[in-house]
Amino acid sequence: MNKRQSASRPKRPADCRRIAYALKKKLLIHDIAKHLDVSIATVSLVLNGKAKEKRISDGLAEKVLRYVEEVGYKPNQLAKSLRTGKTHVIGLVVEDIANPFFSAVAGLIEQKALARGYHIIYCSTNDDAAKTRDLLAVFQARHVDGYILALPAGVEEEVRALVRSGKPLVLFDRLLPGLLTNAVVLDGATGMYEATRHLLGQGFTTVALVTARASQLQMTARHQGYAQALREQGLPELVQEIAFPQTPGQILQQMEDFFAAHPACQAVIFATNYLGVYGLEALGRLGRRIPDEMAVVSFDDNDLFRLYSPPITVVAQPMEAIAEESISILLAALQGPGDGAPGRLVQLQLAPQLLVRGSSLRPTS
Amino acid sequence: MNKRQSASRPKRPADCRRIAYALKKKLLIHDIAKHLDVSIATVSLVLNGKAKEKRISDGLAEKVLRYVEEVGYKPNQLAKSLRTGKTHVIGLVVEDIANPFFSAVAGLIEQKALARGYHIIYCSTNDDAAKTRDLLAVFQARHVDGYILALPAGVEEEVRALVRSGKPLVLFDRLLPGLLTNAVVLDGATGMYEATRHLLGQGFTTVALVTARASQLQMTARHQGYAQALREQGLPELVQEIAFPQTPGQILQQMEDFFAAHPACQAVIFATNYLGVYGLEALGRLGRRIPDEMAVVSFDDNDLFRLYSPPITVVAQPMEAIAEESISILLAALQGPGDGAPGRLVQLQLAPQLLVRGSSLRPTS
DNA sequence: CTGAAAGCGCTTACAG
DNA sequence: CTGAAAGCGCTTACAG
Repeated sequence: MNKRQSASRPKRPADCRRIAYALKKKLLIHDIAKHLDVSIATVSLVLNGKAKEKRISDGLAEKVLRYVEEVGYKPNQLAKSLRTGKTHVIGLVVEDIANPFFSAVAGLIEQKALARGYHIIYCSTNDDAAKTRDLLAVFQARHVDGYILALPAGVEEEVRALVRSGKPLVLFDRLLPGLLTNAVVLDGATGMYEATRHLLGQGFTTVALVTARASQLQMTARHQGYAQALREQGLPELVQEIAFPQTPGQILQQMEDFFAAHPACQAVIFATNYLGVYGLEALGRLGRRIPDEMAVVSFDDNDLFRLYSPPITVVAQPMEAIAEESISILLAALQGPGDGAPGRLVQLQLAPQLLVRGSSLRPTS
Repeated sequence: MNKRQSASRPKRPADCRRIAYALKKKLLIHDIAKHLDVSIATVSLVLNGKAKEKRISDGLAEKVLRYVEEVGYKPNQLAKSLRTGKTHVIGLVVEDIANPFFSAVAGLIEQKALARGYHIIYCSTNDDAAKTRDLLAVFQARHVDGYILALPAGVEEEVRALVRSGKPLVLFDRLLPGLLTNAVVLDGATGMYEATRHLLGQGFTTVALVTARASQLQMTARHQGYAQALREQGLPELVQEIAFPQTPGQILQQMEDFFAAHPACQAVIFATNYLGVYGLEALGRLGRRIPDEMAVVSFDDNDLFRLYSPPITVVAQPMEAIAEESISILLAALQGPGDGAPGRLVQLQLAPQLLVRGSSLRPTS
């Protein structure tokens, strides 16, 4: 409210400043300059590391830095951003921050961004295109410097506009159909191919795939890997797609129905971590023993899969690498050519790792 | 770079604007006003819902809104924030976003904040006071409107300064010693007391507690609940504190050593979710059967505990309520009295829920 | 090195 | 309703 009052009494800026100071309010660059008896420009240039360039003596520069440190002056980032056009904020969009895969990657990205002086604003899309459109607009209005995005299908136009606007962005986890941008994705087809081959190699001949909404490109890649492995052996596919949004109860029911309807099914692959979690719960309810009565593989690793009894075989994603590459590519683009030049396009495909555990091994009976 | 060029050629603002427009750059309020042939003030007032107040005709207001919607004009939030002092951003500080408890609460807070027009900037402290000090300073420099904080010990002074600055804040998960602020915490003492009573009621007489760094206040509350339950029965405590930071391997080793050193121990309570996860892994390595050879209870619920075999008894936190109350209290303070008045202080203590599952039941042998 | 000034894009009294 | 203007707190040529 003080702020508002000072705005309504433009006649007495000096007074206001004195009051603000008395209330231990924010120091301004003006206060620093005044106290050191130097110009505002000098303080600003020193603070922005342009002392050498502007031939400010080392002594003065150091004096400024020391005083700034001493009184804990922090430039107002809003003003700075408004002036420079840079916010040092990165917009991170994930499907769901409560999903262990995304929260792990988000944590790593945050850590790496912070180490390079960038902050993260994040949002979950819940795979909802309309919500995502809003989010992207809000991020734009907040002038984030760049984007790291795992997007639902249906926002291609918005992303195209974003690219045209010149803001760097990196897609991760999934591409968008028909869109050529920086991206860090997993080679999910190969991961799934290997997982399927592994199960076939164990002697399971009826291998089911439980997958998510087909409109996500990373899901179709995983499906392809599965399909190819089966095709090579002349075996038929057995696919259940779980449509969202549904309640946990409905999802479990759908899974139970699926397993009940296919008693001959010997093995199942869950295409993503939460499907795996639901799947284990459904199999538990049905009383199916793993791997004797149903061999199991899931995409994504987590504590549950690692410590489950038996431990669950997984196609693990290199989350550290996903985070590191995403942020590196983005920051390279940010510090890169600039001048509206399109710059270098980087599309990375990382290799998943099949971690074979007890859940997928043929019982030696 | 275009921006920078326009800044260096202040003589030709009109030109720059035309160029910007041609490049499909951001629309400005000036462009809207010009096109509609109304004043900038009119557009601004309509957009800020002050049309009635300023007696702008409904027809004109609607015309403005329609055009703004049509061309997708979004005010520059940086400029708006600089002027109004409000950013509509909330700083969320958690111990570790990759911890399921925090990621779940963060997801809920994000969702609820968004529904009320606020965005979240978040950071993980990793329970590091120095890092946290930096984070708080950065959040201040970014002028967040308010804070939701789960803090490590050792930043009391900074928080006190924050409170004095008049920015609303809500602590959650844990209080800070000697600090009276808005807070949403769990009644961990009662939760732990009930869990311990439950184990004693099952006939286990040697009940151990594995807890985390004692400097966190919520941990001491949990310890107290445990201690009281034992004291009432005249039983001794058996406590292992796991000090951080350590590698997973070291933590597991420490747990294994502890269990090996106390063969008489019949039951164990893990004071927080990640300790529970490590604990299950350690017990698994030692080949201890649950609950026959070791009854287990953990704080916090998650998929692993729910689906483990046997399912793990937990003291579950009401995460939905934690998120809802935290954001509600903060927003109430934000829209509250203002004028630097301290306003109402809210300290909430929520009740945990003991979910009894197989891991803590005396085997009926 | 300094000082004065413009400008980032808004909001908001103020006088009409 | 409008128009002109100040002001939020910075950065950065520019002329000295």
